Amino acid sequence: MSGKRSLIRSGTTVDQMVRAIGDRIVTGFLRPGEKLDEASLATRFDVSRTPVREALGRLSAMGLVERRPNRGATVAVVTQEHLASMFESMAELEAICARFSAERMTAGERRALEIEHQASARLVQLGAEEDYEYFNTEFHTRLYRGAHSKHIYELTVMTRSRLAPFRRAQFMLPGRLAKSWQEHDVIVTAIMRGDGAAAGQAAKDHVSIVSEASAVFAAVDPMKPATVSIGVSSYK
Amino acid sequence: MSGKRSLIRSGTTVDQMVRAIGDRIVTGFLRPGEKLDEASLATRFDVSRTPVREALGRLSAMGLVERRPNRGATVAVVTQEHLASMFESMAELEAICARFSAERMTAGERRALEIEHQASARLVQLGAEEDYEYFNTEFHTRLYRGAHSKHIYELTVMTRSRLAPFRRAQFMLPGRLAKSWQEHDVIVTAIMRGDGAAAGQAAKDHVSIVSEASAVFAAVDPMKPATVSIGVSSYK
DNA sequence: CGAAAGGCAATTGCATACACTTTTTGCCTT
DNA sequence: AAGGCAAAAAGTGTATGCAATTGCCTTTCG
Repeated sequence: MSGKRSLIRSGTTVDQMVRAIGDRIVTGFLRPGEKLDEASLATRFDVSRTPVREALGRLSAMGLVERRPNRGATVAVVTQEHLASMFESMAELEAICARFSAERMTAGERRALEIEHQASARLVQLGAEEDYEYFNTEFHTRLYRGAHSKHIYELTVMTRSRLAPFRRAQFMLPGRLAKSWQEHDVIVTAIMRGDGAAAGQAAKDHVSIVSEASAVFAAVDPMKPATVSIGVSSYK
Repeated sequence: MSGKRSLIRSGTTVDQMVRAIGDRIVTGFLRPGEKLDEASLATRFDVSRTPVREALGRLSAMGLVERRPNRGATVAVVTQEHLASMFESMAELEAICARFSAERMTAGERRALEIEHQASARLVQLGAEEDYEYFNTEFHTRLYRGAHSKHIYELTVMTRSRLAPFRRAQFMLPGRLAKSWQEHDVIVTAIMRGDGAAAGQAAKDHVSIVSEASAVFAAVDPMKPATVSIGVSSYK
């Protein structure tokens, strides 16, 4: 089995597998609770079982798959409680990042944040959800970086990636785009005037609002994936 | 190579390797920056390279080792900045846990916390540092659990484990034991009266104090491990 | 007819073999 | 003598084969 490696991007084989499998989980192509057979994945992607195993290990560390000794791997099933816990953590982490950003961002970082934020206003008017999504991610990443704390950055990004599978349902509530921008605006304003407490509170509220909104779409029994997966909008 | 597996505890082989290598890193037997040769480790522990590789992967995910593609693994080198960042994160996380504990702990949890805390007072009088260390860990773990948020618990425990290698230097400052107990007392008191803000602030201060004290023992060039490893006292 | 025990198929875990990348070393050229 | 290039050695990445554990199915006994 030494044929061409299909369709995937560069990097070591394991990296490709992590991306490939991870994408399929994040995009819901692989459903929570679904069994991940090593041999099947190996033939599916035209590699041997070894990189598949290593990829599953990494995905397990990321929290995307669950692994039990001698019992194989399954797509991680997230209970409603755990999901709420992750959103809650996300809110706290974002609050910390925003607070630190307000206190520590350099002049350049503040300027860049403001410029990007203002630029995204146009996208709201246009209703360009796709593009706004990109700016939204950028915006939050700027907050994480602005905290100037590598470890908090790692924790935050990790938590965000764990929440990624539940950000699929992009059928956003009407008017959410504009509301999101306004919430961002509160955060930016607080950061610009160096008000850490206000920035933190605003960021926490920003995430919490989405979290609550998402709670409406309740958890579905993940062992019956035929019906529908958990629907949670991203925190825009 | 099918001889007996030496000295290590139960669990799958990879688990044993993770513990074995991880312990050697945490205890300083393997120094930061030291190269971890797969073949050497394999023969050293009388297993094949496969479980060694998987163990290194897990340790990498834990942040204990660093891995670069095609260039092997080394014991993670933690810069002074990153160390400070981790302590800072730890303070924030502990603050969150304490705040949530104050708001969410059940009556039973509060009682258990108080009882344990009062019991440890005796250890302070005796100057039993070893035993106090154990209670100290227990105490903090209670706070993490009391937050009733699985994800925050995970983040906190993870961060604590990452800081573990730097908690070795147990030459605690004189009087630190009593001071630590008093700081714990402030936290407990706040929690008992359900004052989340006060509990969070007290917990943050508690960690910060140790963090600042530890900053005195500055980082030593980790590439010259002959001298001395980074000395940081644990947050008692 | 139901339940428990034993065997069989399937799948994971570990070992070994092979391929490719990186690094070192030694020779040749300048 | 110094620098660079090339070849070999060392080490990581991947593939494959074998052993062991698990879960299911069958069979047998109560």
